[in-house]
This record gives sequence, structure tokens and C-alpha cells, in this order.
Amino acid sequence: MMLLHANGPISLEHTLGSGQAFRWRRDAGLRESGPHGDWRRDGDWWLGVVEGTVYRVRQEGPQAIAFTCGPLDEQAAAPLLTSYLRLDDDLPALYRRLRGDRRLGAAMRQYEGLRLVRQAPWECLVTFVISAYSNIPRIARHVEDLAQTFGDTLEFAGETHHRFPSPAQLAETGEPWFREHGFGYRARYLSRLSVLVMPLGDLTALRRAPFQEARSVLLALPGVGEKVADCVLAFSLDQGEAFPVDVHVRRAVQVWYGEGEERSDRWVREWAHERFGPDAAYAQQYLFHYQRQRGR
DNA sequence: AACCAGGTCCGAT
DNA sequence: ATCGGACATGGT
Repeated sequence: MMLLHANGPISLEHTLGSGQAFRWRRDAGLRESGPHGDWRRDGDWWLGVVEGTVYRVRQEGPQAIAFTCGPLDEQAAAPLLTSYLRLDDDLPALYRRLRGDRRLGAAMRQYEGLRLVRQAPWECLVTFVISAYSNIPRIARHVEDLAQTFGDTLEFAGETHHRFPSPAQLAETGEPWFREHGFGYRARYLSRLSVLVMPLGDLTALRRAPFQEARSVLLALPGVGEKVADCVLAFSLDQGEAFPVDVHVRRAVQVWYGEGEERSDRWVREWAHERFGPDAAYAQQYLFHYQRQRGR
């Protein structure tokens, strides 16, 4: 087990549970205890697969986490997990910049430690094409189905897990397979996506590209509209200007900033770009989570 | 049992 | 440029 410290607060609950990434699940780490065969929780762990590594992560105070992993050793994995959870992001500075905003101020207090994640772009792209007009539990089910069916196996702590499949591993999958597995009308997009992405090479190169340029590349792909493109830009390509506008965020902005007037997605997006600039992606995730949790 | 879900695409104004 | 409907499926 290894400890990692964050630059400011980190909350696994809010980071992994706010609908950015879909391969994390709460893992109580059940361990047998007592003479009556009852089970007890061994802390509140999260279990997830990132690239080729399986992680078990738990909160270790407001600014630190502990983790184990495999098959990669912890020393080698530490910088990878640090990057994935963006533990180096200066959250206190972000809060200082945005705390003048009343709604964001409230959201940041309530969900302190919520960080954007830095996902693998290909997995993020497929995930959010799947996400279109769906819901979070179902999205997670589809992503897991793809991993188990087409991804390489990974052994960790006596259990078998799966990597998310590469474009090449998905390229042979035709529309009928996706239909049969409940992907609905997204089947047509997904069956074409791999083939079109392969010649683009490593999508992480888009992290160095200007925002609009990276966005154009994504928008040319099947099943990728403005919302999905902005999710990929925000959650995998370090593009802080991205502001994904879904039904929740549009409502939130209409009510909180738009005097309740009907606003188009374009209006909301441009308003956010003007107001938040390079902090737009973070602002969006706080507003999204705030709005979505509000009704529960 | 309707209604909605982290939308996109396409054809018609 | 913008608008409206079609598109599959499952959760609440």
C-alpha cells in the first residue's frame, strides 16, 4: 500500500462518483471476521482499471489517498495514478478564482475535493459516444461489457479484470454485435468509430493542440456532437475551456444564470466560455454534480 | 404506465 | 444557421 498526497483537497467520492469515468466501483474489501462467519468492511475502497493497471484506492484524510495495484508495481504506478486523478492540480487556487460565483461557491463547498480525471482519450471517446441520451448505470454496464468481451485480461489479487479494448480490438466488431448487446442506435456509430480513429494515431497528441483544433478533429467522428466532444476534451485531453452542455447543465445555467429563460446549448456554452475561460471544464463538473445531486 | 436519460443526425424551414 | 423528429433501451 502506498500513500499519495494531493495539491489541496481530494475526494474520491466526488471525483469517481460524479459521472466522469465509468469503470470505478465501490469495493468494501470484505474480509472475514469473527467466529460467526460474519463479514466486516475493510475501509471504503474503490476498485477500477486504468490503462493496463487495476487499482484499489481509498481516502486517507482530506488531502491524501492510499492505493494498491497490479500487475504493475506501486512505485511505477504512483505517477500514473497521480496523473489520472490530477492530484497536482492546484485546487485551492481554482477555488480562489471561482469563489466569487455564488452557485459555484456553494458547489465547491459541498463537493470539496472533486477533481477532474485525466482518462485515456480512446476509452473516454467510446464511453461518451455510448453515453448519448442514456443514463449512468447503463453506460457503466456497456463499458464493462466491452472490456470483458474484447479487452486483455489483467490479474490482480487473485481476480481477473479487463483492460478497455484498443481501437484495433474493437475494429472487427460489427453493428449487429452492438445491437444484440443493447447499445441501441449507438451501434451504428460505434461500429464505425474504431476504423476512423485508427489512422488518427495517438489521440493524446490532441492534448498539445489548440482547443478548437482538437474539437474539430473529434466533431468529424461518428456519434460525436458538441456535447460528446466537450466531454472528451474535458475528461481526457486537458482542455480546460471545454464546457459540456447536457440537459442538467443547461437547466442549471438557465435557472441560476439565465433568469429562467430558455437558452440554447450554444448560448450556454459561449456564456460559460466567456465567464470561466480555462476553468470552464472544472466549473461545468461542479455545476453538473450539484444540479444532479440536488434532486435526490 | 408514461416519462426521461451526460445527444446526434438529417432533412425541412 | 436553426428547428423538429427519429432513433433503441432501460430505469424510475
